[in-house]
Amino acid sequence: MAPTSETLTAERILEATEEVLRRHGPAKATVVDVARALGVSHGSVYRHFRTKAALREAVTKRWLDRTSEALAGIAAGDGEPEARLRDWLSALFDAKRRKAGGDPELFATYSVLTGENGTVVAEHIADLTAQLTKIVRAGVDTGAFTVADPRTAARAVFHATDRFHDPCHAREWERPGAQEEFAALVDLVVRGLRS
Amino acid sequence: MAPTSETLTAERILEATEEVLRRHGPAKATVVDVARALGVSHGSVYRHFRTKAALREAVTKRWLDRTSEALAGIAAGDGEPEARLRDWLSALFDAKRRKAGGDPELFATYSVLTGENGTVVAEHIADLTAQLTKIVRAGVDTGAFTVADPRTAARAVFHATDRFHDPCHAREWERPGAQEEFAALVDLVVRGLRS
DNA sequence: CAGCTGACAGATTTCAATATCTGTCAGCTG
DNA sequence: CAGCTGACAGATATTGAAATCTGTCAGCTG
Repeated sequence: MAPTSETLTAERILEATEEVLRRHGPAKATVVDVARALGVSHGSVYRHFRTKAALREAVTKRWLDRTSEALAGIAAGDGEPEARLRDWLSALFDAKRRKAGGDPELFATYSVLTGENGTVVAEHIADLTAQLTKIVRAGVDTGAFTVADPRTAARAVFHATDRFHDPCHAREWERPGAQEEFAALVDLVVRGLRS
Repeated sequence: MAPTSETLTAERILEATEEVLRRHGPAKATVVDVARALGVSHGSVYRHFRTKAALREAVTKRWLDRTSEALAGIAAGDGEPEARLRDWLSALFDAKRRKAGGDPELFATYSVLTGENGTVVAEHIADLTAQLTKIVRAGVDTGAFTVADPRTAARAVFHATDRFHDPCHAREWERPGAQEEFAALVDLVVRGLRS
């Protein structure tokens, strides 16, 4: 029954929870299931996470943080700001589309989780727009971009591309022409930032 | 029982259906309810609409057409294209926000209906982007805008502003700062179109 | 005889009884 | 004694039987 008899740690519980969510979906994944997967009683899980909601929130955060980290590398790069911006937006869209298309059920599961955890999502979005702000500011510094306020402009760029990263539009990402529509949108946005 | 004893017409059925949807919501509105509201048997309703889905679709179309018509006036105007574009986008956002904020339940009802009727919604969107294309083309003609292809650019503008007209973002329209975020986005988009 | 009715079959929804889950905690165990 | 267990109360979800709804159509009605 005990898959591994190592110490019960928050990390192991999170891994087990992801697995249970993957198998059962967001509606049927229970704390009892997670405990069973770990070969412990559900009381033990509550020692590490006060509530089921807190556990789900932690899983959501982990998942979002993985995306943030992948993109942070691009934002921190040292190429031309305009190219960096295009790369960053493409990477975000590609990552989302790959997740949504590759395992639709898992993506739906995480869409439910993000819907439940507005605070964590807000932090994630704040993180992403901070990355964008860094790129926009770099563009202003090199003279490639001209904007009144980099922070505001970065948020506008993020909002302009909502359709290509917000889960509520996932259905449209696989449609023929989506890539072209994305390219046209990025062109429009980049032109809007240029000096 | 009979509210009016005029002939039973598709139009009267649609009005009654809107009323039933307003009262009962999308989940509980039945064809029997609509018939009862009209003082006829539900068989009579099926004489005018083949299925419940067709009835709901017709209601959805009516609702969307009202928005289209209001905007068509702006798109067909004769002011500066840039100002017309700003007016049009503001009118769309204002209309949506007013509907969502003014009667959230009714808006939720129509969100369900639009979710059910992808084809009608696609036509509505095609209509709106055609209006936008007209404005963009006018801008190209006056030399205010420079774009490779007005149709593509118009779609990009529509997609860029998705966050401020797509029902799945309705929750965010009433948040403080939404108006400023909208203004920043429109500025970005307009700059992207300019010559 | 055009248009409406109401009974009907099959599909869907409701509702209440039953089962399961969440979160707590006193006590066990190593 | 730190960490885990398992029984428990209240909350939530499942289930299946009963009620309602959808869509059809033979026949009524004006």
